[in-house]
Amino acid sequence: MLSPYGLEIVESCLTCKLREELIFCDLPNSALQAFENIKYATAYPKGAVLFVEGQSPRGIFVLCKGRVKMSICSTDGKTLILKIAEPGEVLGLSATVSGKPYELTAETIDPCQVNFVKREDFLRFLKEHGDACFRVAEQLSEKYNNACHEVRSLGLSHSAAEKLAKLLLEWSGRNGEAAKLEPRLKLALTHEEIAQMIGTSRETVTRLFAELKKRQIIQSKGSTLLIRNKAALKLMAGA
Amino acid sequence: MLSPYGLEIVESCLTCKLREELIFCDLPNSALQAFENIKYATAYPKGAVLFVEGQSPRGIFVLCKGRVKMSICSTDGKTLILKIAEPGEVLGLSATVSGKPYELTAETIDPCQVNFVKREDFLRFLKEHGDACFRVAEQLSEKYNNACHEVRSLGLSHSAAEKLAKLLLEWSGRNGEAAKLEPRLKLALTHEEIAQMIGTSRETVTRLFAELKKRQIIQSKGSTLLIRNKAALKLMAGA
DNA sequence: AGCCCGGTGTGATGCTTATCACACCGGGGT
DNA sequence: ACCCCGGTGTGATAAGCATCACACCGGGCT
Repeated sequence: MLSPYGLEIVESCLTCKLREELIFCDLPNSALQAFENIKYATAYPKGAVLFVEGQSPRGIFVLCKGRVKMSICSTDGKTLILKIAEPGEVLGLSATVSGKPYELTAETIDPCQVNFVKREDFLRFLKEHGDACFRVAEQLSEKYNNACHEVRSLGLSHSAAEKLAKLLLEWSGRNGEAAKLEPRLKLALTHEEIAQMIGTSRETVTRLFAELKKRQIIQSKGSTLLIRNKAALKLMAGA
Repeated sequence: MLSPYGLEIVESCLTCKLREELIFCDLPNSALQAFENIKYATAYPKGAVLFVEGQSPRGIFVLCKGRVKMSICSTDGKTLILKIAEPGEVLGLSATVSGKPYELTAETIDPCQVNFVKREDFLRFLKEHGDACFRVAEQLSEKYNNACHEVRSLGLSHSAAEKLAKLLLEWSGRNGEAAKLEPRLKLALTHEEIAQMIGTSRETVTRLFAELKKRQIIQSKGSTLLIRNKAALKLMAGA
């Protein structure tokens, strides 16, 4: 079956191949079946907005496929990207639990498959399934942990260079590239978006990349980036 | 009964006068009794460290009396205060749930009364009491929300003045001073600590206060601060 | 082919703020 | 009464970065 946006829809969480890793997926079958009954399988094109910061919470969005940009935005239009959500994450969870407005804006950057659950349904589900509730607490802890890292990065860094180095190192720690001496990574974001991730300006990011290349610390062909001197990067990151 | 630090200990959560407002306090009596059985009532002097960022989680600390400074710290000694915890808050919750290291350092700034619960005991308690588990999820959402505000303040502000104005307005919104035209508040922190709350230097805070006084926006006698021009402050805060 | 447009490279300029350096002040302790 | 010391005021200096302003480049469209 093909969705409108060329995605192959995973019809049921019971047969989902990602079950092992994902958050709600390794619950007892009874709970999973209950979840199955209240979720709506949906799909979104690239650039779709799942929810906007400040809206009162409609429910949760379980990301099954694709990536979603999670950001906050100031009154004067400046944007800060907190993270790029990957499959398995539950978006809008904290707002849905607490009833307060969504604290972030969620916008797809790929075609995405998403399971949506209405707030009332979800809260009832939690009351009835204690183990799911614990899973939610774990997931919230994860998010909190993440936010703390962001705070650390924004609040305790001395320079934009330091923050960029941290970001590159974090990215290089994905997909088993972590161990490699010269890890390779895909640059899936524009300079503008990277700037929004580290709270600086687009020009600064461009200049920093230029300097890193000049100093032979990184090297790029197309959208692939090769880290040639991990030690130097770590030094810049202040650790 | 008097504790070593001159605090009157609330012996049982069952008879705690703060029951209504506080997090674990309005649970069904059965759950409360179970909590009663696993908690250790403790007291700390001013300046005590409950836990340090990076330690693996021993358990949760329910703050009953006094205030606790929650902070992160960089390798080079720079400190950022995320919040001053008030009675009713559960400290170390996210780390205890997830099993990851404490992400913050908790240090008392008053003599404090604290209920400590060991991690294993607490996790078992959560499994057995679904309603408590939901309460934990709510509390974690609260913390996440808080962290998001911190991120917004640090990441989207243009100047230290903006952040200080935001902080003063937030403080002025406590104890029913919110509605007043010229709210009054107690300055319980040093310039150094305020600087650490908004991620700037001590000197900058001193200078900003001097400027606010010169511009007749605030006025201070002793440790009391009077906001004389709330509108101007709001303007500075960028809203 | 030519155009358009989002993304990128780069200089000049000025503001904000960190940092160092030092004076001052007031309260507690000896 | 003295000293000590944490907290506060204030100047000078320089670094870091935002901002504005443009040039350039490459891919998709017509």
